[in-house]
Parts: sequence; C-alpha cells; structure tokens
Amino acid sequence: MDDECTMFKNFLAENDLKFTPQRRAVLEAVFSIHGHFDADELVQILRQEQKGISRATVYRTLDLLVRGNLVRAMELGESRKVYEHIVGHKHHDHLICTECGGTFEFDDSLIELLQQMVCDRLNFQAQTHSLRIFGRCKECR
Amino acid sequence: MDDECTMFKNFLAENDLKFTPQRRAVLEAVFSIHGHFDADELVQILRQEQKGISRATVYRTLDLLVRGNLVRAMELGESRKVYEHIVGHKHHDHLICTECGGTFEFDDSLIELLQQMVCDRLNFQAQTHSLRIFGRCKECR
DNA sequence: GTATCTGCAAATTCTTTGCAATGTC
DNA sequence: GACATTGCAAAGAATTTGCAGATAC
Repeated sequence: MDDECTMFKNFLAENDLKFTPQRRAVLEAVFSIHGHFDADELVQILRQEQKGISRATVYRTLDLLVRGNLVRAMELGESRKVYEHIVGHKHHDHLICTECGGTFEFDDSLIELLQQMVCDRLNFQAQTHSLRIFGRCKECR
Repeated sequence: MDDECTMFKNFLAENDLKFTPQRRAVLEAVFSIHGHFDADELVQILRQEQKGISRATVYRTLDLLVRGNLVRAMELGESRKVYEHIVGHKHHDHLICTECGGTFEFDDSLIELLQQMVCDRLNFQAQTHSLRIFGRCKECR
C-alpha cells in the first residue's frame, strides 16, 4: 500500500515535480479501485471525499500516473478512456461483450510469444500490447 | 468495385433505409482509400469533390457502413476513431510506434487459434478481435 | 405521399489549457 | 523565494442531435 506511494514520489522527484496533497489523494483513489475506471469516476470519488479536487487536477495527475507507469490507459470500445492501476495487477487482456458491454479479463501467455515472433519479423521493439476480443458473453448468448 | 455498392444497397434495403447520392458518394470515397482514414479525411476528400456533403452526413453514413459490415472502426491510440473498409481487405492487426505514431499491419494466424482457446475456456462467442502491439519501429529504435 | 435524409448550427462529451493565486521544497 | 501546482472557467476536439425543408421509393 505504500509501494505505489513511494514509486510515485520517486517518479515525481526524478522529474522535479512535487508531491502535493491533491496528487496523493488522486493516487489513493486510483489504488482504492480494484478494476477499471474512467476519469469521471475518479472525480466522483474524490468529490465524495470532500477534498475539493478539481477535474483538471484529476486529468493532470492521471497523466502523470500513466507516464510514471503506475497506471495503464486503455480504450475498451467506449469513447472515453479507461484506466487501471498497474502495481499488483499483472498484465491481462479483455473480452468485451458487444451486447451488454461487460468486460472480462483473461491472462495471456501465448500472446507474449506471438508478440515476440511478430516483432522479430518486423524488427519492432515491443513495449506492451492490447488484445481485445469482441463477442457475446456467456449470459448474452 | 460494384461489390460494396450492392452490399450497401442490400443493407439499406433490409433496414428500410434509402440509397441517396450522399451515401453513394461517401461509400465511393471510403472505398477509394486503400488504408486507414478518419472521419475528417473523408470530409476533406468529399469537400474536394465539391459534392457539398456535410460533416454530419459523413458521420451518419460511416455509422451505417460499420453497422452494415462494410467498414471496420478502430482506435489506434489516438483520440479520434480510425476506419478502414472491409471488402477485399482481410483482417489484420497493428504494430503502433509510440515514437513516430506510425502503424504497421501484420497478419495473424496464431491469434485466431488463441482467440478460440480463450473463448472456449470462458464460454464466450467471439466475433472479432483487435490486437495492438505498442513499441518502437525499425526507424525509431 | 410518407417516412427517411440532409445540412445547418447548436449541443454534448471528454479533455486540455491560460491565468492568477497558492503551496512545496 | 522560485518555480511548480491548483482551481476556475474558457477553449478545444471529435462527435451527435434537433429541426425544417428536401428527397427516395
């Protein structure tokens, strides 16, 4: 629980940025959510906490967290961006139900292999990937 | 070249929609582009053709083309949506360079297999997928 | 003829930015 | 004390929508 805080502080220090109460609050909110969330959900959570943190600060901090590799940004087929924290959350991919909009995570092991093969062939240096499989979930079939 | 036109007409007829000159123009523009494009590029092309087709119509028609399975919509890491036509364009995935923003297509054969495995396990009925590998391309390394 | 289309401009949605006041190191 | 940061409100970018007149079938 202090892990991410230290990481964030380090990232900030390395870039001559400051660790403010607002940034701490956003960080805590982000790590209190166990799944996906979007910027607005974060704003709502922080609003409930009465900390008076502005939407602009949420966006700005989210950007820092992504750049600091504490948070991953994704598009799950919707228009707005969706985020999830990285620490203690291993990489996974998504099944997205086109009927109910639900998302389901799955682990990839073969994909890493495949990624390697493709990249070798094209002389590409892979950093990360995003695999989304769209279809109909168990319930909606 | 008439293929997509027939398909689109069929789709429209099936849904009690009309085949208008504007829709024909958008269709032709879409199939005149051989790679990815976004809504605005389409607007520009049509503007050059002096056909006076409005931005709203472009968006509306693009939506129809996607629903009619003539066009695929994707997000390649940018904020705006990117499209490509489907007919005569087999499915592929993308390598996206995080440095220069370039995109490179590659074919997937293993992925289909992997998709099947994952879906069987989770009782999910796959319709399509999108695999994006982010990293640095040959030039940018 | 009638229900669908179109263009227009206004509205939405999500995100970013300029600025003056404030706070961190 | 200097420079980063904040909130606010305004600006932006991409897309959607309401409406009145035009049009395909």
